[in-house]
Amino acid sequence: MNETEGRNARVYAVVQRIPRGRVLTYGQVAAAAGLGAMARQVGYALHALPDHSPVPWHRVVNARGEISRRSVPGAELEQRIRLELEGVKFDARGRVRREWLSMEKAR
DNA sequence: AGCGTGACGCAGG
DNA sequence: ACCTGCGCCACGC
Repeated sequence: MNETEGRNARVYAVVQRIPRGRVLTYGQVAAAAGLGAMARQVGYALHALPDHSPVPWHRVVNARGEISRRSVPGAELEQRIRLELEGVKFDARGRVRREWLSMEKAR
């Protein structure tokens, strides 16, 4: 178990406890996982997830509330669909409403 | 070992 | 609210 694996494990642990229908930003996950301001590492950790992982990776978006561009085209669409199935609403410009950006139930 | 790249974020303008 | 530059740092070549 090297440093990177341990860090990734902490990221997954945080993402695992994001409630259904709610969303966190990469930065919020980084802070909650004890990574300080290393939001970028959260992206790497999620990128490293295998297919069919139980980790709800789709509940993580960027600081502007939008789904980040992927190297694999189409992956963004899957994330959008998963979120909408959980009741998360997007505005006309593809950004999730602020009230979903938190672990809290209400705003 | 060096260098470009990227599921990011923030401060400035 | 948008655009740009810069800091961050693991990975792959």
